[in-house]
Amino acid sequence: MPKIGMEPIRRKALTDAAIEAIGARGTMDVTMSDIAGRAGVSPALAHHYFGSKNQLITESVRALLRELRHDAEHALATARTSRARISAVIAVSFSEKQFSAEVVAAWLAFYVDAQRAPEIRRLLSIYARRLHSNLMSGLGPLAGESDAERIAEGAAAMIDGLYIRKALGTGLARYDAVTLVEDHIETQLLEIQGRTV
Amino acid sequence: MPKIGMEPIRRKALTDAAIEAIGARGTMDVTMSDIAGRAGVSPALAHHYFGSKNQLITESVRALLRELRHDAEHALATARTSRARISAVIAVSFSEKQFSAEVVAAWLAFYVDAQRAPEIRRLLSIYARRLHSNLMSGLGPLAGESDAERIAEGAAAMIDGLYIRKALGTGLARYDAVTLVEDHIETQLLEIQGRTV
DNA sequence: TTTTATTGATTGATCAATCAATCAAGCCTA
DNA sequence: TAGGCTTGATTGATTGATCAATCAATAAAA
Repeated sequence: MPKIGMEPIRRKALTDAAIEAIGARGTMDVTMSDIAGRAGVSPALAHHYFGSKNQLITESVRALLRELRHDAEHALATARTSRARISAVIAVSFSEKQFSAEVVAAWLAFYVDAQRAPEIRRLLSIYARRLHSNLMSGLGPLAGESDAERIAEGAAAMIDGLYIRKALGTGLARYDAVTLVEDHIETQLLEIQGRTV
Repeated sequence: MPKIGMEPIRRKALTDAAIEAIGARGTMDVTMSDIAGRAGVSPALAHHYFGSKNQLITESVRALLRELRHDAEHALATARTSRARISAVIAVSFSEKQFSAEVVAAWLAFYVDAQRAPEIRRLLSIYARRLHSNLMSGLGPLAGESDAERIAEGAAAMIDGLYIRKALGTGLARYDAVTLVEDHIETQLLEIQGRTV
C-alpha cells in the first residue's frame, strides 16, 4: 500500500474533506476523525501531515480562496468591456459552485472562526479586498473615484448579505441574487449619468 | 444570601452574560462556567434555571430579538412619513447598541449556530422577515408592489452584509453604513420616479 | 418544616494530540 | 541479484484536557 509521493495527494484530499465536513455540519466543530474519515485515512495521518487541526483548517481556507481567485481571474480575463467586468465578478460570486448550500455554510463558519484565529481573519480580509478591487476594475472607468468606491462598497455588502441569507435557508435563488446586485449597480450608474447630463 | 424571587433576576443576568460571552469570544464555544462566572453565579445554577446549555442559548437569542423588536417598534411609532419609516428601520439596525463589535460578533455566531439548532434558525428567520416587513411598511406607499419588494430585498441584504464586514473588522463606521443603505434606497426610488414621470 | 436558592464535587463523554509499532518501497553493496 | 538498511506512509491505542450535566449537601427564607 504505502507508495511514495503520497503527500500532495493526501493533503489535497484532507483539505477538500475539511471543507466538505464543515459545509455539511455548517459548523467549525467537526472532528479530525470525521475529516480524516471522509478523506479515507486515519486521524493520525492528518496530524502527521498538518501538525494540528488549526493548520489543516487554515490550509483549507487558503485552498478555497485560491480557487475563488482562480475563477475570478479567468472570468475577468475574458470580459471585453468595463461593464462586462462587473458582471463577471458578480457571476463568479454566485456561480453554482460558490453559491451552493455547502460552500456557503463553510464560508459562514470561517467568518466566525476568524474571530479566534488571526490567520483566518487575515485570509478573509484579503478576500474582501480582492472582491472590492475586482469590482473597482470595472467601475473605475465608468464613474468618478468616489462614486465608484461607494457603488463597489454597496455591491460587496449586498453580495455578502445574500450569502448569509442563503446560509439561513431563507435566501434567494442564484438568478435572483445576480439580478438584484446587477440592478443595484445599473441603477447607481444611471443616476450618475443623469446627474452630469 | 438566598432570597426569594431570584429566578427572573438570575435568568436575565444569565442571558445577558451569554450574549456578552459569545460576543467577546466571537464564537459559540463558550463554557457554562464562563457564562455563569460573568453572571456571578455557579455553572450549576445556570443548569438549574435553564436545564441545558442549548436552552440558555436559545433564550438568549430570543431576548436579543425581543429587544430589537422593541427598538424597531418604538422607532416606527414616532416616524411621521413613509420615508421616515424607512430611515427609522435603518437607524435601528445600525444603532450604537446593535452595531457594536460585541453584538455583531454574537449575531454572526448565532447565524452559524442556526445550522445546527432548528429553533435558532426559526428565530433568525423571524428576524429576517421582520426586517423585510418593516422596510416594506415604509416602501409600500412609495413604490409599486414588485419594486418595493425588490428594493427591500436589496436593502436587507446590504444591511446584513455590512454587519458581516463589521464583524471581520474591515467594516464601515456606523455613519457610513447608514449613508450607504439610505443612498441605495434613495437612488432606487428616484429611478422609479424617473420611469413614470 | 417545607420550599427556594445555591454550590462543590463528581461523572461521563468527547476529542486533539502523541507515540510506538508496522509495512512496504526503493537503494546500496557484496 | 539477494539480502539487509533506510525512509516515508500509515495506523491503533493511549493520554490528557475540557466540559456539560448531575447530585448530594447546605443555608436561608417563609
